[in-house]
Amino acid sequence: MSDSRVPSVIQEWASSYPGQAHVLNSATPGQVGTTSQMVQMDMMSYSQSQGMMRSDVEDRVAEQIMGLSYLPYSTSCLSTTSKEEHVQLNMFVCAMQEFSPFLLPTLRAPVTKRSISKDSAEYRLRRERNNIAVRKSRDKARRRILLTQQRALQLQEENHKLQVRINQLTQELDTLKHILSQRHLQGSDDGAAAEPSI
Amino acid sequence: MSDSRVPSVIQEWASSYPGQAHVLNSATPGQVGTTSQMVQMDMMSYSQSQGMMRSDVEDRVAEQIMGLSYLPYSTSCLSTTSKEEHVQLNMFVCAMQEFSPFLLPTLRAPVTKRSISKDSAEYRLRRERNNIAVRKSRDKARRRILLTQQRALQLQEENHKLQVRINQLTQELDTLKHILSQRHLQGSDDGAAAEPSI
DNA sequence: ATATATTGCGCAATTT
DNA sequence: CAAATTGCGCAATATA
Repeated sequence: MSDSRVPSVIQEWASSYPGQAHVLNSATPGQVGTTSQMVQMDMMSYSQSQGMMRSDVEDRVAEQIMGLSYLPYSTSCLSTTSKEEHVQLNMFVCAMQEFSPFLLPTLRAPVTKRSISKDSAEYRLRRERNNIAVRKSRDKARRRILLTQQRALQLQEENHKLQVRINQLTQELDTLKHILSQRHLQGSDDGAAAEPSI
Repeated sequence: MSDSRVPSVIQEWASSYPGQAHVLNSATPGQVGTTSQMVQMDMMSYSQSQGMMRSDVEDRVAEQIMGLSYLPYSTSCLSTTSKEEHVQLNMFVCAMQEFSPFLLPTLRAPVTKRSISKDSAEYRLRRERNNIAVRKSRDKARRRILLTQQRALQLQEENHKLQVRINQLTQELDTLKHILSQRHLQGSDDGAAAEPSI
């Protein structure tokens, strides 16, 4: 249950280690026709073999690339979004981007405009930055939650103390009132109870 | 910031829709030697083309399958785990599992025992169940956090009221004490201040 | 040993 | 445009 990691302040920024080189071969050119075929093959094989379920995210991607939006957000009865399927579609999308000029020249522009190749260094840079931001944000959230819990406990404790104090004061007050009423009735022997010892 | 989804109770269980059939082609038999080659080919092509960075998770998977544990948990200087790489390794692992009897007969048992094919219906079933559990758990956490926040606010409010009450009582007490001291000195005019109107 | 619950993490969409 | 938030799925792990 408890977070057994290093202190958040350290951990939060310790995770800022640079993303590192990568040396991505940016879209090795050469086999165009063959690759586009491979892409289709891959898509079919995977989509068939794994059920081709899609998430809302993938819906939008597919929509962008093919103009298909056959399912509203979170209305799918088959929301079996696995990582594999996700990535498979991603791979397909990337390939489509690269070779869409040959396949769908008229639709290429809007497609290529929006999505960035998963192989690009730019993409990895963005991802790494976001990952860091996410870690940071979640650490912050964790700290916030912890603080709220501690504050609640602290308030509860203080509440109890205040309640005790109220009881003290009330009792003291009752005592004094009683004394006063007694004096009112009798009008004598003051000094004994003038200062309640409670 | 606010969760714009359906109420948690509904959402929590509305997501319990069954994972669905899939109709997986369970390891189409026939091409054994060729496929094992293809597996190796795939591994090399992907690992080479994308930098072959691995995550802690994939480390363990690879460790299981090949007995390699060349990197401690979260000590990698190249923590560029992309989804593609992950899945590619997964695919490789699955293939290895299927064909390891031919490649590594002695190591097969522990390997096949531990890891489950990503293509199996069993795997998808487990995943879907876990996804549901995760959603449920997170809804619960969200509710818990919200409740804690509300409780903190409530306690703070009550604290303030108690503080006010204490001030009232203290003042009242002071008044009574003052009256008593006055009486002690003078011993007259009781009824007027016997019941402070504060 | 199996099922569910919790947790850290990365991805993508969205927000700021 | 960059950073922050958020929902979500995966895998490891904890708990039951």
